[in-house]
Amino acid sequence: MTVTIPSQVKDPELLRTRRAQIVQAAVPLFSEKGFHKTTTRELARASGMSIGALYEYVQTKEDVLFLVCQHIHQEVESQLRVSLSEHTSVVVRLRLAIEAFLRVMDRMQADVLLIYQESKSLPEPYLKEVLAHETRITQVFEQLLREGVQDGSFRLRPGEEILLAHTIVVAGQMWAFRRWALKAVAFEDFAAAQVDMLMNAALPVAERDAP
Amino acid sequence: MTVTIPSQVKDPELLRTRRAQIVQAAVPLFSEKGFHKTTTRELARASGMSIGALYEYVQTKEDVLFLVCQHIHQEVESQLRVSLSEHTSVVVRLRLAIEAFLRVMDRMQADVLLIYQESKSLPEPYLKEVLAHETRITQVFEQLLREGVQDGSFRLRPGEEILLAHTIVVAGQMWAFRRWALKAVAFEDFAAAQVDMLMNAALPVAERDAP
Amino acid sequence: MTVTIPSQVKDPELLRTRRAQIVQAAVPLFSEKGFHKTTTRELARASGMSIGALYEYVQTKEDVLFLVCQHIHQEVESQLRVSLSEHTSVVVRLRLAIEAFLRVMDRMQADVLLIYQESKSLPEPYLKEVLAHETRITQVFEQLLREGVQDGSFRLRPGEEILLAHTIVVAGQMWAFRRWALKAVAFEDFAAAQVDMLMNAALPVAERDAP
Amino acid sequence: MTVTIPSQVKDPELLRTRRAQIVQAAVPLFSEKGFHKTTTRELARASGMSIGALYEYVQTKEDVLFLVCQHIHQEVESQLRVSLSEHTSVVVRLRLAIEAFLRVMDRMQADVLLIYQESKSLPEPYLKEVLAHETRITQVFEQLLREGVQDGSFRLRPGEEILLAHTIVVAGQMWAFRRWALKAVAFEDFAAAQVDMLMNAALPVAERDAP
DNA sequence: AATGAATGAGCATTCATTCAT
DNA sequence: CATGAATGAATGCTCATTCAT
Repeated sequence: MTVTIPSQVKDPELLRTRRAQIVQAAVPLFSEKGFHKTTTRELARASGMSIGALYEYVQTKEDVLFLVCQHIHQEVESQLRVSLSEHTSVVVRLRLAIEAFLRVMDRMQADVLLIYQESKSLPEPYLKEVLAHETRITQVFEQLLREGVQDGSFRLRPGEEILLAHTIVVAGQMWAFRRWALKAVAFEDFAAAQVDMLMNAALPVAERDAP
Repeated sequence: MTVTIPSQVKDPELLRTRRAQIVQAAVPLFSEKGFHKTTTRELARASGMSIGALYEYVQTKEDVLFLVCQHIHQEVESQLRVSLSEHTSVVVRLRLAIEAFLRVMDRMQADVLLIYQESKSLPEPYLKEVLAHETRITQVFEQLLREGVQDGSFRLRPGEEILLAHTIVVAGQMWAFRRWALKAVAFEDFAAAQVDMLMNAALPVAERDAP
Repeated sequence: MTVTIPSQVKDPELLRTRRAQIVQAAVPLFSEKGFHKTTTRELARASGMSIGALYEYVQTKEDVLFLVCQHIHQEVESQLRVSLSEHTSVVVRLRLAIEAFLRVMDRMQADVLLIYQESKSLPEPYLKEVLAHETRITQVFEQLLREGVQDGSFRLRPGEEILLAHTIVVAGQMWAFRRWALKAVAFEDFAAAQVDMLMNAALPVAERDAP
Repeated sequence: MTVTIPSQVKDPELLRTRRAQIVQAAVPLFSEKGFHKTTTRELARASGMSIGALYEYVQTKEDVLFLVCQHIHQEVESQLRVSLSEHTSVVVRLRLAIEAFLRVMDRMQADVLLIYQESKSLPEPYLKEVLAHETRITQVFEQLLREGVQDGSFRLRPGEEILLAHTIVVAGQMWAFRRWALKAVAFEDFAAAQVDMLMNAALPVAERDAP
């Protein structure tokens, strides 16, 4: 929100496209080799520019990591928001949101993993911003839960909306960072089980579904 | 299966104590600065030995990381196993196991986080071993679920035991890696909510509890 | 003898004013940060032109340093020459010249220091020219001494005119490069002492003044 | 006095000899190419060690410059002090001190020049220390002047001791940094002229000597 | 076994200069 | 003439690992 990476380059259009190039090139590199083992030279080469050019659009290697995290979060958030339905029932809306989120996690496995494993290399202000974005995504669910509690659709202990919202997000991300253990599980089965569990955690006993 | 780190040193007792020293010193360093930003010199100094000595007990810096992960996992596993009850009801035994595991996660927050953030720096064979250990821990829950399904205490879709076991573990670890977001939540509230949600995911409808 | 810096630009008037801009901007930068730590980008920005434009009026960064040295020397020389009196007595004329020179040194402290500290970064031909200019300034005093020796006003060992002329110049410059040590000394006291010492070095014993 | 450069190396004897090696190698390099144009790799090679080794004895390139300046000043100071006579007359002692100092300046021309041209590249605390050392050298003359004033051998305006001491030092250093202009002058002539001028600046009229 | 000095490949970053527009 | 994006060689410095003692 507040953090902006300075650049020598004046043309904002060019700045946007070049940084997009850099992010495009950096994601697979960071994903495969990790942030520390990726060199700026590799970054430059993969971005199709010279090191000098790279450093016109970015001030440090950490800036690239930040751009990458920001980009991934924006993608996740926008894909999640686009799928938010207009259905009148919060219950339905939450279920659809969770399902949509799980599908986003499925599609963006590698990227989610990247954020989990590399964000600790971010300088403080960047990290703060990245966590703020993560919070923003969580708040989508928190908001739905809060609505449902207010109209009586959901029954939660006071203040539990935040905790459950985070549980939802983590339950989705788990598909990415437990990939090695869940290779035998079909996404549809994973999704069905998580949706059930999470919805039941919000619904009053009477409304719960069983498999 | 079990990877063993070679050493120049013959005396196995000495080997054990010195490596314990190294692990002891490495955990806080890796936790605070991360694996890559910790130097071998810092490692040696914090271990109370010279670099030369350090390299008598270890062959690479990655070895230290592996020792650390191994140590943490052993600690988690032993603490978890020690708390497994002899109660006749699987339902009770699972609930107690989950509660015990959550408490371990609470106690070992920093260490859990360390494994999450640094294990990708492990060389392939080490990583495999670490994941195997993680699996072993998960299997504690998988086993309980399987028992419960067999005696009719739990009702799960076929093959869902693995998935739910991982969900339990992740739900616990989340207390460590979502610390930044859950600072306002009391551990007891967190534990109560997770236990309810996870038990309800295993129990047949009739047996479920509501808050 | 006179080194000329080539330029792409045809209009000599424009060339002059733009180079003046550059010198104007460069003096404080070189003074504060030194030649090596001043970047061409800073030079361009401070000159109010683009790097591209800068390089139309100059061929290398060293060119700028040369222009700066040249400008400072011209300033020193012209201020010195302007103050040369028409008095009939060489003794009076030398004393006035020394006093004038010391005042110039006082006014141009920072610039004198700049030449002392940075001129060794000049490429050979430029350095030669700068030293030639320094010589030209020294010759003002050498000439006066020679006149005085010829008409018997001064008494010097054969060939000592050059040495004493340099001593005069250095005694003045010292006000600039010993600034850090002479902060407590008032300029008037400094000037009085130096003039006395230097004049007495030229005058025959009988004519000497004591404080 | 206060500034000490840290080192990884523990053996103080080794530290001393290796740093001496570095200084030995650095002086001609800095003298010829200047501080900025000398690379750490050149420094290492000329010192007969690897870059890694160099950086065990020094923390930055600036440290080397500081060591060099320190070494030169120590040399100047010790050579000056060693030549201070025990003669009963301050007048004689000052004259001998000036002569000795001029001879030191003659022997150490290149080194004196080095300090003049490169010390501005020193980080603040180092620069301060170097100037303090320069002051210490100046105080040798200041002290003699003060003694002479007290016993009536010298006659100076109040407070002029400091100024004249600096003038003496600069008059000597000038032999180094005006080398290019004084090539035709014999050292003995230079020395004779400066000693006369400087002594006469301190002596009361009656005692003055004429060439 | 222990020490710690030595090695040097490797890295992030800078900056004078060029050149297409 | 002016602009400013692009280039890439060069630089200071780090750090895992080795090895003579």
